[in-house]
Order: sequence, then C-alpha cells, then structure tokens
Amino acid sequence: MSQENIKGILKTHQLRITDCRMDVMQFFLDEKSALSQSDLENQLTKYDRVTLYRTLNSFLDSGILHRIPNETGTATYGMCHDTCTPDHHEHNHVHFKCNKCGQIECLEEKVAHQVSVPFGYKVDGINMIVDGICPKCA
Amino acid sequence: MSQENIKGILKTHQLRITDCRMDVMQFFLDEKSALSQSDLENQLTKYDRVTLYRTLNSFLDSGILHRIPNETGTATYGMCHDTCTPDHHEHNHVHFKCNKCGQIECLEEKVAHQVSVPFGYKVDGINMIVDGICPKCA
DNA sequence: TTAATAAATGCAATTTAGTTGCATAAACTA
DNA sequence: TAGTTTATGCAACTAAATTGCATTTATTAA
Repeated sequence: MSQENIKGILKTHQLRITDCRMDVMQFFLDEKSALSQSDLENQLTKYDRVTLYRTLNSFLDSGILHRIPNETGTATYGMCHDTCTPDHHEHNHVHFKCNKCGQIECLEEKVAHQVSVPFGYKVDGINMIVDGICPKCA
Repeated sequence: MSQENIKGILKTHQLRITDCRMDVMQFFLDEKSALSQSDLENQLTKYDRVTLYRTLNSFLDSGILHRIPNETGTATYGMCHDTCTPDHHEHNHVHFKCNKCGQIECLEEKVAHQVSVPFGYKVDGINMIVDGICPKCA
C-alpha cells in the first residue's frame, strides 16, 4: 500500500498524519499478522516506547486496529477492515495462530457458524481462533 | 467437590498437597468461570501474591488449568477437564464471555465445526469465544 | 517414628507491560 | 503566518509478572 493510501486512512479516521503513525501502519501492513507493542518497539527503534503505546491506542480507539484475543497475557493488535468504527469493532473473521512460529494472522475466512449455547445465554458475537501450522512453517 | 477429590487431583498430577493449592482449586470449582491472579489475590488473602502466581503456573504446567484467550492483556485461567496432560493441553469447548459482567465461562458445548482455512494452513485445533449476555445478567 | 529430600512458601527485589504528567514540537486550519 | 490542537519525548508512576534466597513443609524410605 502506498504512502498516500496510508495518509488517506489516517484522514478518514480523523487522525493527524505523523511519521510514527505512517511507520506503524506500514509495519502492520507489511507483516500481515498480529503485532504487540514490543514487536513495534523492536522494529521501529526511532520512536519512543510510550509513543508506540499511544499510537496503538489511538489506532484502537479510531477503529484502525483491533485487539486479538490470545493466551499470553499481553495485548496483540491486528489491522481492521472497513467495518470498524471508533465505538464499535465488528470482526467476523478467523484468527489463525501458528503453533510453530507463534504468529497470529487474521484470515479472510468468515465465522459463518451458528453456535449452540445453554438456555439463558444470549449470543452477540463469535470469535474463532484456529491453531495449527502456517504455510511458512509447514 | 470434596476435599478428598481435590487431593486426588493433586496426586494424579504429581503435585504436593498444600493448603494454598487446595483453596485455589476449590475457588476455581466454586466460581465455574475464568479467574485471573488478581481474582485469587482478592479472595484468598491469606496467601502471598507470589505464591498465587506460582500456584497458577504449577497448575498450568501440570494440566490442571488452561489459559483462556482474551483481549485484555492479562492472563485468565480456567479448569481443565481430564483430557489435558502436562505437555499438551487439549480443549475443545466453547468459552462464553458476558459483555455485561465480564465473566468468562467454559461451556460444556464442544466446538464441533470444521473450519475452512486457505491452502497451506494445517489446522490442529479451534478455540471459540462466544460473547453475549449470561443468564445472571439477562 | 525419624531423617532426608525436594518442593512450596514468604519476603524482597527485579523485570516487563502499560499509563500518566508536563513541556515542547509538529500538524492543521483560518 | 499565527493560533490552536494534537503528537511526541522524557521522567515518573502503576500494574502484572518473574526471580532469588532462606525457611518451611510435604512426602517417603528406613
């Protein structure tokens, strides 16, 4: 994706265009997998640690990124598609976690299943995490 | 579940029987939902904070507890059933997260679906997190 | 029952993850 | 171009988790 497109995304979400934000978004687009703050910190060394946290939170608040559930106890983020808004994240895709390299990807596959829950439980959404081996590790 | 049963579980998993471990396991059995270290710390005030972390990690390592994926960035744990071993957790049940009270429960419902992934991806397991409103909050 | 052994615990300290405050710099608009 | 607001860097802080060490405790063999 070009720099102009990235600028467009920032504009669309009412965010100022800064070098840090451009680089963070570019990194997410290049990696195509879930990233944590420490991933950013290791890669984008010219930016302050706190700034990277703030950038992640800005993107989260504005609907550019979503948090991806994981078991590790630290937060991971993935790129949203066009369906998210600042106050309501709408995600219906499958997350794939590779058991070998640990990377988590947002797949294009939708969660199209209905799930049965016991009586009394109301279902609002489903989040599916598939684990296995990715093509790179197979 | 009786104290004797709890002792049996500890023995089965080659863990020593201590007051702390008995109380931690009893709490998980009473609550029937995902718990974090801070939940334990607030409730089981006679034990040292570090001991509670260690107890959770002992139970995790030995297959008594499993980590439950969530988005918050802190670790939550749930009781395993008999299918887990120390080196391999095997979970095929649905997690239900209430959007109102925040509790996460392991439901009895199995993830019985097959999911399609792109070519090249090998599926080992599926973890499904359903969010909605639980019977207590409905 | 006792002694030895290894694991569990408590306390202090440290590391890791995340947030807040403030001054300054930078983006944006009129 | 000037004013305004937002983003950034630095320092400090809080929250979550881990490590080190000495002591205590559970367990087992004799």
